[in-house]
Amino acid sequence: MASIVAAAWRLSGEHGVGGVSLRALAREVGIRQPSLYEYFDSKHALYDSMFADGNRQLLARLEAVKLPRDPRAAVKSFMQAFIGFSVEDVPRYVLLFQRQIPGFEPSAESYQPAQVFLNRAIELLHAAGLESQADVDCFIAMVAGLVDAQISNDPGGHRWIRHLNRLADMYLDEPKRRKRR
Amino acid sequence: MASIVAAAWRLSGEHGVGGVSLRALAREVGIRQPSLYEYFDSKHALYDSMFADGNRQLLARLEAVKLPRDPRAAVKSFMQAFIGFSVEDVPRYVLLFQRQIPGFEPSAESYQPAQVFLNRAIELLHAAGLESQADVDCFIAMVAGLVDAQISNDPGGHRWIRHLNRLADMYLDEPKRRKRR
DNA sequence: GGATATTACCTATCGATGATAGGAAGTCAA
DNA sequence: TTGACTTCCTATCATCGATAGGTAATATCC
Repeated sequence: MASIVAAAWRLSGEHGVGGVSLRALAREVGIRQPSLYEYFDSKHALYDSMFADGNRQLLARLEAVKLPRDPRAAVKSFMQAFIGFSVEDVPRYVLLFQRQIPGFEPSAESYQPAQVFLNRAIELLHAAGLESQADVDCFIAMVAGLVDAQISNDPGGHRWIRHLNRLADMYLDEPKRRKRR
Repeated sequence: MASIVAAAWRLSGEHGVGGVSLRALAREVGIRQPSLYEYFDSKHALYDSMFADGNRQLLARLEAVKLPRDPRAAVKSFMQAFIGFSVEDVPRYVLLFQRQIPGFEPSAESYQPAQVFLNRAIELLHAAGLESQADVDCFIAMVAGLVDAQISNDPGGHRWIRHLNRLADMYLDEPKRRKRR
């Protein structure tokens, strides 16, 4: 199963996540298309395995990052790592974070690592002074907006994502400014 | 052709943009599937017409908005109108602003109204004091981030988009703060 | 050790999809 | 009246995900 998922990632790199056909995938691993159904009940089940696999990759990546003591610097490191992960493999990002596969909903089980990742992000944002749900929502939407714009308009470049640190400071400072008034 | 596009939007509302099948579309307009090819060279050509149509709808909507004199208030009105337009018809937003249809690239001709819209936004942002390309990029990515988060996580709600005015102020104030240092 | 499941693969085929071939009417201008 | 063009059709194609049903090899149980 792991080798099938790996082959599926390989094919995704060529034709996008949605462009993986079961026949091509079977050819890639040296079997016939119906034999894939021994391992996955459906194509969506394959996507679900890829989703879980991608999220595990993400967690592994983020756990390898040495976070600075300073909470604000920690947020920046964490988000930079996330952005790097997103940008380096577009099909993987598309499967994990865009709702692009028609009808695909990750199972609760596969979604769990994604939840762990999100909770870690929220935790760091709290430590850096973003306490309210609203502020956290905005910050995360900002990062997602940068990555989306980067991937769709300038893949391989850094026209949007290079502003993360500046914008992060702006968002993290905002509660203080709000208080001051 | 217009009635076919209208029927396609109707079907999009039920099964999403990607879920429109040519046979169902033909049935909707009272002809057989191959007859559609008299009007569109391919399914992507149909999407292209829908793309152009959606952008024309967007332009019409934004031109109907009375913009306040104050440049900052104008930016907010403009963006609020854009957000309202995006949120009220998800399939339309998906076709116009997400790269969700595999292999679909709007033609230069259909893209033109989209360009007009974007230029109008940039113009307003300039008038409100956002002069650099970088600042404009960030602002637009922020708005897109809000809409995306809203649509994918809380369709029909306002958990993200309600923060537009506050965030707009924050982004529009940032150049001043930067200067002050 | 032999009967019995289970696993891992196969060929053949299904229904739905977008797309094409080729033809039959109707309209319209020269 | 003829020839071009438009609009529609039926029939069919290749590809897609999915299912049916069969065949060996392997593992498990009495």
